Amino acid sequence: MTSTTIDAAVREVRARGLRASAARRLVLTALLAADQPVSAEEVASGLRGRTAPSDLGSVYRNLDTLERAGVVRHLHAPHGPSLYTLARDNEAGYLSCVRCGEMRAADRATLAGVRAALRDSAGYEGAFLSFPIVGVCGTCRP
Amino acid sequence: MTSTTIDAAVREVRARGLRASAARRLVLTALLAADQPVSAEEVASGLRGRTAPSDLGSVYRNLDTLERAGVVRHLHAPHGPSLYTLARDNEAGYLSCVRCGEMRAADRATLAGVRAALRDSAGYEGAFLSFPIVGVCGTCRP
DNA sequence: ATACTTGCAAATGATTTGCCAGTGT
DNA sequence: ACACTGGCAAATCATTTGCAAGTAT
Repeated sequence: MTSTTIDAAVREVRARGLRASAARRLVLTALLAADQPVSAEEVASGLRGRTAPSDLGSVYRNLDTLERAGVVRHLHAPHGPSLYTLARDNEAGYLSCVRCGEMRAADRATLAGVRAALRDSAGYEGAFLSFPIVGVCGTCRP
Repeated sequence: MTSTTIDAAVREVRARGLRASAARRLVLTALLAADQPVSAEEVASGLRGRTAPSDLGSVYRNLDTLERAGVVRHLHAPHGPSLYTLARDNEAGYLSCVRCGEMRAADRATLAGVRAALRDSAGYEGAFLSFPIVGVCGTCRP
């Protein structure tokens, strides 16, 4: 995973038995260009001119296909549409602030304590890559 | 908060300057009858015959009004529609299992460790009453 | 050649909103 | 009385799906 160029991503995709169609490359290009998780709508719109626009329905279909292939991940934002990113293996989960709307990735070390406490107190294994921990971030909290 | 009879709930509502209309009582009755958080659709349908059915649009409006008044709370389920409950002060958050779909309330003691770890590791104050912690529960995890 | 994909449009599910008639206090 | 509400239908937002035409391998 964690391709950093379109060529690498295309190789990834083909290695998974999928075709590297124009529309598919477009989605990958947009996800590579984005520095944060983005919505299907944003991908289809072309990230405000930074990438080429394309059909929204196809974008949804490709995001889904790429996710099944393990190349893409999607996360449920507290408000608004789902957000998509390339699957990167140094991320373990996301944190989202209800106040400012920020969505940021957290690595394994940062989340370890939370995971442990959750397991100990409730027997749950957090699914933070798909469902961010929602709360109020340090800067929003006075 | 935490009314346990329609009469008490009606008093609550009036104390907040709202009218105790028939449709409003209906919503409260349904929430009192439900032993778990329920969707607006379920409330409008009458909890499969246990309460009287009513207009879905009005249910949404009333749930919203009652939430602003502090009588009701709604939480974002990982999949499907939002779920509503009466605001009870012994609850501190919810846990939801992605596998079996169970949504259960957790009290302050259960969540204390998670809250602390989250604050320490990321500076976040969890908003678990509105956004449940999502993961895989003990029974679903082999 | 042929199975995989696309683009477009219509369908779906959840929720909101406009509007005018009805009702609680 | 009069502002607050209700019911109903149409609108909106996010996402899915059907289908005929196009294309990667």
